[in-house]
Amino acid sequence: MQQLPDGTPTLETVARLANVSVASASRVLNGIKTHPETLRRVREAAAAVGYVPNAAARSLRSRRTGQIAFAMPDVSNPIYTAMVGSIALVARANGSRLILHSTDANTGDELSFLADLKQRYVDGLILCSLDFTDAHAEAIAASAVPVAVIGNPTKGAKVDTVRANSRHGAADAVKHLHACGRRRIAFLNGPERTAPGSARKLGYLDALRACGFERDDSLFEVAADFTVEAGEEAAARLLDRARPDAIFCANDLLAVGALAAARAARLGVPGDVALVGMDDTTLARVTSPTLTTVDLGGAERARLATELLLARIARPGRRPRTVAVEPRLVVRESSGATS
Amino acid sequence: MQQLPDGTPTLETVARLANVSVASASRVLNGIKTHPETLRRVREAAAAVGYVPNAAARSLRSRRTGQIAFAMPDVSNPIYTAMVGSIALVARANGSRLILHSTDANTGDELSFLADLKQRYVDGLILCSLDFTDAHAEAIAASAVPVAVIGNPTKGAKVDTVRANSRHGAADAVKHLHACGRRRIAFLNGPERTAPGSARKLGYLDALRACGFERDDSLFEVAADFTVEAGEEAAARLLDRARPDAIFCANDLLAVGALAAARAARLGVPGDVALVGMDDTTLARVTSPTLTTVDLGGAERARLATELLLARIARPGRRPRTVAVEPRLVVRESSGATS
DNA sequence: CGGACTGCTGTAAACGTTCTCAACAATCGA
DNA sequence: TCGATTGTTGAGAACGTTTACAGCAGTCCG
Repeated sequence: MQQLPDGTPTLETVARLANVSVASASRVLNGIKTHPETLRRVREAAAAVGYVPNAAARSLRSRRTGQIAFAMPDVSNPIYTAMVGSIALVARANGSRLILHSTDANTGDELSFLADLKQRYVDGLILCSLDFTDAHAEAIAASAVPVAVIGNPTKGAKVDTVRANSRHGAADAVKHLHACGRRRIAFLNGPERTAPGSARKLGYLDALRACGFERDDSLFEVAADFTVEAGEEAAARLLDRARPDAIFCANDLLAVGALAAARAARLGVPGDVALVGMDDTTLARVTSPTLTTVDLGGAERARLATELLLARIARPGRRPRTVAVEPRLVVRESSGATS
Repeated sequence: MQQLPDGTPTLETVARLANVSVASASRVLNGIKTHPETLRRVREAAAAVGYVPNAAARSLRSRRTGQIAFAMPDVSNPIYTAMVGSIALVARANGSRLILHSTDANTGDELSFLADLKQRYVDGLILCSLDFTDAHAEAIAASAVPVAVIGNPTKGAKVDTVRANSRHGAADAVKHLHACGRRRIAFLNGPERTAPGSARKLGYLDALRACGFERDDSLFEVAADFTVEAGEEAAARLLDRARPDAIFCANDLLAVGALAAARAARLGVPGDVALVGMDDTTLARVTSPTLTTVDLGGAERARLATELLLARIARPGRRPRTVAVEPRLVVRESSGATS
């Protein structure tokens, strides 16, 4: 009836002031054609009281929230913050808000987050998972809102997907090291049961074959995690054990860790040991030596995923699409390229 | 009435199945005491249909969204992602979702974001602004929801605030360089009209005085932005012009830029020129040499701000509080400390 | 001049919750 | 046996929108 105790103006406040019905007020504010006179009156009234529509009421009625969510494994990995930036850009152009969720790469958390979508506080989700299981596929199929995946869904999952070709990327990195004259090329991987872990391992093996190397398991090391600390530890073991002349690291954080380990072992980079990372994060430009790395197109993938998601939200019937982004080797100092 | 075409179960679906009223169903699901038998029936019905309450309806009615927002200048600066991580943690423990907004340090954007809060899609906002104006103070006073500020509000603004003492921090950094034997200590600042810019400059001047130095304007350089690129450019100018034996940089990104500039100028760090940054971001641990820096307690400040915000949301009448976090010098390699 | 349009408008019914209130049954004390 | 008390329930009114529908002027055509 009257002004709310709260003081926040509602559509009714505006309508009352403009001497029209709430319906008319609503129409004006949604740009539906009305008599110029009503239009003017409503506009003025709205401006006078500083009316802003209530998001909850609007979404309750229209079944749209204007929000999308991004669920990622780890806020502190710069590759994901790059993705966040990219998503935020597209979302904003679309007039959507962005909700962030960090899953700590925990499958259980990812699944319960998917279940939570039933609350419909969001119009769609971009899910970046390191380890996509059948349970994910089911949860997504049963999900209340559209989901776009960045990563590698299980075969046959009907989801909009953006994938990187990290197997190729890994192979390129190793071939590059070979071309730089390295002959004992080690591989510092992250957890192998993750999708990136297994794909990158395959790429490494592909390249070994292509270069005519024997497989040597002593050149193989696995870090507990895709982090700098784990990378440093694992690299230390590796350097101590196998004396490689190059290390291909499964991501930039591991590479930064390896750099520290090499320094601790008084090995020159790239002199004694060359290093290649993966992801082309902002870190790669600030280390010394700067880091040769493989750009898997993180920002680009995030952008594409967002666009796929928005397209599906607009047209839910749409056939799921999969797009791939090709890797690109970025040569900097750490690989000791002669050029 | 019947199952929605949508298929999503509502409270009515549950009530119908359990043979009770929606009111009873609601009570059960909100943990209000009911007859054990109804409780059981409702629980079972809810589980059977996989009921999840609708967020929009719930917030419309209860005037709570369970969401808080964080507005920050720049997603790609690791100090802010550290804050995001910290906020996400507290928010999650509180059962709140986190909305992210990047303002590009643009005052207009910050203000329009504040105005948007009238939509009430969020229970509160944590605002991190580099340049807090009177307009901000007004907008916050008129805001629809509580706001907590990380930074330096204008005097007299009645807002929950968490501030860093970056003036002290800056002075500590410079004194440290002096203690390391440096005598031509330059200052690489970011834009001076920002709060951090001006505070850090004051701190630098404080320290000069304390160490008994003359003020020398040639040791003074301002980068266009708090970024690596701007830092590198400005540092190059500085090194070329003034030959300092140390540079105190107003944040870690600038310091990383300075490191690159020094390298380009074939100056050893810390041998020829010592470097100190500010913020103690993750970057500081990965550069080579590792970066001496001043920890302004970013994560801690973010945590405190979130707690202040949540407390105010719970009790809006509460008197605004200001808490400060003291800086802490973190000595690493780049300052050439002899110890 | 009557009927069929056209152009706007207001009434009222959703959307899915929460919560006040009154109704009702059962228990108790006198 | 009756009134008061307690415990539990359902009807229904919010919350602030959007939108289907009907109504009511005018205009146009035959």
